[in-house]
Amino acid sequence: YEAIQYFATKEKPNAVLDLEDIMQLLDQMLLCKYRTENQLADKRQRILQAAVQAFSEKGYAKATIAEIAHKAGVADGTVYEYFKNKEDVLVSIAEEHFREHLEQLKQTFSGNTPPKKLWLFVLNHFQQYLDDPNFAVVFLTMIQFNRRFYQSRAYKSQYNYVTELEKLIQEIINEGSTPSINIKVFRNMFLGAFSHMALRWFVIDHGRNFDKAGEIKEVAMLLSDAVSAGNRQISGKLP
Amino acid sequence: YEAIQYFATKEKPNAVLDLEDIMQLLDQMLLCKYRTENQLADKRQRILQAAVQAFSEKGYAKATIAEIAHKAGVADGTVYEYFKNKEDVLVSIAEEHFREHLEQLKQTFSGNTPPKKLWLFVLNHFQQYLDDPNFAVVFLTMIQFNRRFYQSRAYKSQYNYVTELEKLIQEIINEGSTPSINIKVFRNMFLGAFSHMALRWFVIDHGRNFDKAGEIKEVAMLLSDAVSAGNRQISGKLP
Amino acid sequence: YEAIQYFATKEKPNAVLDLEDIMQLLDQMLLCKYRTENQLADKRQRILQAAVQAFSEKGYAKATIAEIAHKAGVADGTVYEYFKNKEDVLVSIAEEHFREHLEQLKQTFSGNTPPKKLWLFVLNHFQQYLDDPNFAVVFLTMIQFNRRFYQSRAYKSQYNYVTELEKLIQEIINEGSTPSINIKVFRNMFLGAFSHMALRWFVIDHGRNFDKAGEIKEVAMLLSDAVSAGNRQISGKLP
Amino acid sequence: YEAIQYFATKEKPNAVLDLEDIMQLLDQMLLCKYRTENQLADKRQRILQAAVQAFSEKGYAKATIAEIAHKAGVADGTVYEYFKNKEDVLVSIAEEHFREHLEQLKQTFSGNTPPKKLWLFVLNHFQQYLDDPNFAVVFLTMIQFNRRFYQSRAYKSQYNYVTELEKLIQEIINEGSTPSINIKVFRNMFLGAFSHMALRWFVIDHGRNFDKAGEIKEVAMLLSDAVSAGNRQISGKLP
DNA sequence: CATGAATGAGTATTCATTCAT
DNA sequence: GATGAATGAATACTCATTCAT
Repeated sequence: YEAIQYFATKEKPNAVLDLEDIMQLLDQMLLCKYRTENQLADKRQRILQAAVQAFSEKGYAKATIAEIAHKAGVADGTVYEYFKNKEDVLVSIAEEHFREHLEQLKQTFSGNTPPKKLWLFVLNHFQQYLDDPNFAVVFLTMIQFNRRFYQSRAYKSQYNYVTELEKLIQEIINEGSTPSINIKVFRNMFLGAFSHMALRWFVIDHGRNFDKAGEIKEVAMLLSDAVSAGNRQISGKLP
Repeated sequence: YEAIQYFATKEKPNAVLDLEDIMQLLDQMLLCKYRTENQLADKRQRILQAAVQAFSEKGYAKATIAEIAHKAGVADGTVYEYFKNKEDVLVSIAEEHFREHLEQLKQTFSGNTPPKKLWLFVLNHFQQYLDDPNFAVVFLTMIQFNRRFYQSRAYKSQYNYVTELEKLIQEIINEGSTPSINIKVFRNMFLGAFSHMALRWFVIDHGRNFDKAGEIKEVAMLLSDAVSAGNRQISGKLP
Repeated sequence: YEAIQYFATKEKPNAVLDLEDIMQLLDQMLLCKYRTENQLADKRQRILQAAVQAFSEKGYAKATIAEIAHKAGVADGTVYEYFKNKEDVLVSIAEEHFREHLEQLKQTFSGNTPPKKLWLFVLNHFQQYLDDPNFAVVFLTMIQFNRRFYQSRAYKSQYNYVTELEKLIQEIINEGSTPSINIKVFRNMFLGAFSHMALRWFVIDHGRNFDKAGEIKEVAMLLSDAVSAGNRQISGKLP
Repeated sequence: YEAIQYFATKEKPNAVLDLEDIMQLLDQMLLCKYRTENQLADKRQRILQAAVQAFSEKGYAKATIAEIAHKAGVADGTVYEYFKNKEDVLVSIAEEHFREHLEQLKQTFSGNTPPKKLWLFVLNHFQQYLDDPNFAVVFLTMIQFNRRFYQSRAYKSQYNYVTELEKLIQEIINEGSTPSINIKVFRNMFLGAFSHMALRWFVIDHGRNFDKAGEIKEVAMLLSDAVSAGNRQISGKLP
């Protein structure tokens, strides 16, 4: 499992959280990882899964409803029983994903300190894309730049997710000594940097083998350094 | 001019390049800024300009060749005299843009030290999007995520552009004391962070007024801190 | 009540039937007017009523079975328990209507002379459309021009209705002195004229207020004049 | 030619216009009758002709654009070069028809007295439907009851046509002694009666052979009697 | 080079109808 | 009888692309 390889190479970051901590976080993650794998779930789920695959393979415009329906094992018309139209299928992919993802995330949060929670967030963020590269491609290339996504109800679930990140940073700032860091700028850097990495992994150089774990580590370090640099120590922690 | 406002508020970054330096760089930039403004240039140019506008307004799929041709003041068929097909129009936008942009950039480079050149690069990078938000939208949302772009000859010109950035960082590393920084990771952070900011400016919250200059400054600082943190000074400079 | 207004302004036609006669006829009509108002009759009735409304509002093609079923408070599938298909619903509207209408008509006929019966027929003919403009629209624009209507069993009930009119005219001719009038031509003029008036009332200038009673009177006069002109007196009466 | 048969059986109506007059009118009509029969006229014409046929055969809903295009010998897309959409094709049929028809009518009017002009109008009115039963069916069953027709620009040309009839009646009234006749009521009777006759000819009993000429004569007589009855002589003429 | 009329392949969407419950 | 989820056939319309002029 790719994620395993990643965590295996993960060193103690900044000497703040020691290895046991990390392993413990890791355990928490893995516990929740095996989602409702009952593939033959309800038709709605099957359609969404089929759509992720189809969109990822051919792009939004070239993937057809007929193809999605076929992959999902339903009739064309059935797609319209569950979704208003093709675009609704697209944005619903994100809605479902982030709702589910945030739910799981919050379970792993219980009983952890803010810095640990931030680490969990970061790890999970990478994880979600590594787990499902098709979703990564669909979200990064078709959904996040689609203006209608931001007008749809689906946006709410992604908004909640991002807000959770901001809340974490705020918590850390409050209890620490990093008054000057701009939360939104940091958030943009974090999300933007990762998007760009994933862009290369899954789109540009798709197929080539990257040391994804290594890159993730580097970025994490860089970000960590950024927030803690110039005597602006986030209570000695990261990222 | 937005850019002016930005530079006006720009402080001396990291006390390495003093204000005079910056102003001088600025002058260089502005000198080359007025591109071939002979609007009614050749038909090819007019088509590309029309396409940028049309794609930005309606998206790639919904913008039609007929509309682009009309905006450009040519007949539908004429578009096919200059471009192979619609997708070729799209990627040619990037080709033309980065070729031109890099050309100008190199002119401003002459006689400057690597750190200054890096600064010029960064400033120009922001500048190119602020100058032409339509291009920003088209490149960031339609071109960079289009797999065919990376197979087209158009990719070469963007590749050259990005390579220039990497070369600069390398030069600085060579003459400095930052042996450990991963160039590609830094590059991804820089490009990714900016993409994400631009995404919010031009797509998600399009229309709202942002303190773009302020955000740029913050990001530059954060990146600068990142590379110079932990005693890893990039020759003590930026970004 | 529109009909009241109409009859109130109705003068003695051709000085043949005096006012008392008319009022008496009117009374007879009103007696039978309140049809089976047990609105929540059987499902079949509810479906037909819903269909009349839906067809009238949106036209046959755009009205959907789902909508009709919803209006009728039944499930989609239930419609098919009572009707073979959508077209069957349409023509059944006419079947039901004319069967019921003729039934009532015959009740009012009992004990009246042919000329009085003809008057009753004419009055009732107008009345049925004024009472239910939705039916008027559906029959005049969707059913009467539908070739399949004339192949369906539903046609029989309308045929019976029209035949009744022809029988009346024949009776009058037989007992009178109008040997030359062509029954079918007269019938066509009568039905056609009224259809055209109703077309304007309910379709073309729908919503505008017409002096419907006045127009009816004029047409009745014109027709009456027509048949009695040139010394061809239909026993001196109408219409 | 059906029309010939009709005129052959036509007697002197009401002894007002003598046979010579009628024959003369007839000659005028026939002169203009052979319309632009250059079948391969422009594509627009071909499409309209194909549409009339297709709509008449299968009805508006069941006739497909593909079928119309095929009949017209053009590609599907070409239909949309000339018409906005399917409904536009439908209403354009009426627009074109009445524009052309009125044009021809006016040519035959020159130098005739109002009563003669009214006769010409009536004859031509019947003629246009007898000449092109497909148009008759399409107009009577699909266009005249389509609310959108009355909102389309196509309505204007039919409006002009009907207005011409009203103007004629008014002229006759003005110079005659028929102050009490209601023009619009008469118009409705005339148009309605004919529509109903045509309904039977072309829709209900389609295929059966009618004595159309005889029916037309009867109707004309009846209408003529109607307006001239009760001492209300339209200067002794008709109808 | 330029044109723009003509093309026709390609697809999202609708909705009458069915049938397992 | 009653349901309503599932079906899938059917089609108007778009628009990138071509080519005769």
